[in-house]
Amino acid sequence: MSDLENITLKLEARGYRITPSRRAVIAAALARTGHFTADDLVNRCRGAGRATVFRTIRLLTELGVVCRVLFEDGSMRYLVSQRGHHHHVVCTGCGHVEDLDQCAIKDALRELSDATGYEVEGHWLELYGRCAECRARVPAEAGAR
Amino acid sequence: MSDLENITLKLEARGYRITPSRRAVIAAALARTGHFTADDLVNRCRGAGRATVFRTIRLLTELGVVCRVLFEDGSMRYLVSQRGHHHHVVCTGCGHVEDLDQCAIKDALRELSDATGYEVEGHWLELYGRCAECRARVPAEAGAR
DNA sequence: GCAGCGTTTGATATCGTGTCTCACCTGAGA
DNA sequence: TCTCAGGTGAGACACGATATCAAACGCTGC
Repeated sequence: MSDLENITLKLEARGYRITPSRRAVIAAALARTGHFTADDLVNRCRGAGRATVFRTIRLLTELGVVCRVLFEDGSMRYLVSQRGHHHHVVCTGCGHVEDLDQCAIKDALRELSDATGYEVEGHWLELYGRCAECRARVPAEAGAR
Repeated sequence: MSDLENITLKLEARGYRITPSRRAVIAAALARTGHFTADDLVNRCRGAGRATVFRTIRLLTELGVVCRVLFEDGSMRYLVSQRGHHHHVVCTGCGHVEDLDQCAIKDALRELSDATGYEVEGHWLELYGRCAECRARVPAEAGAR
């Protein structure tokens, strides 16, 4: 089953209609191999309006099909990633975004809960670094930063 | 030495001039006990212009006097906090922001570096939960969320 | 005191991202 | 068919932030 069908089924299961506009937005999102901005999709879905693209993105975010990635410069982008709670490593060299298999900081969070008296219910974690390829290309300025 | 003097000295040390506008913005930021938006400061510094407030905030961010806090709804706010790298717990009840004493996920990051092949250079972590006070007030809806 | 010159300022325009509004359209079920 | 809730597109609006630019400021050397 293709990703597109997979996602439309999810939408239908929640009682949303599968319209041509929505299909177009989903297809455009799936066609992006990496991250994208909402405006990227607006430009690629000439048929669908701005509002529809934003609505569909929000829908997909709720569905867990698309997740938001915060970049180091503060900009927000999207990424197709059909998995539950997870985090990303963003390569500061090439901009590539890698999913992390699992939430690696569960233990740390438990400790923090105990230490602060807060009941930690959620968190946001983004990692920034350089992927193996970028490091090979520009062999790390000794101790820079 | 007051915080204001402390900060102006830091600015001077970097070669920035201490102007009345900058003093006003810094004073307004220090007067906020919790987090604030740039617009808060614009309203409180009637003398200083919008652009100047934004410029000064960015300056203070570079100086490590002010840090940015990402809220769960995606909005960005600022917080006076004269410490190095650290993180925050944001109370989803009252909005209070607590600094965490140290970066609690150093070990986890090292593991992630090894696992992904990325050289992790930076990260962004925000925690969301409910502070002891809020939990006392509204005694946790059993297993909600 | 004053000219020269780089820095800083404030007003305003512009941008980027996202939401809201509203008249119109669509398609699933009766 | 018909009905009508849900969906759509165009465009206005909101909001946070940056860019531009002429004018003012304030060091510095004379």
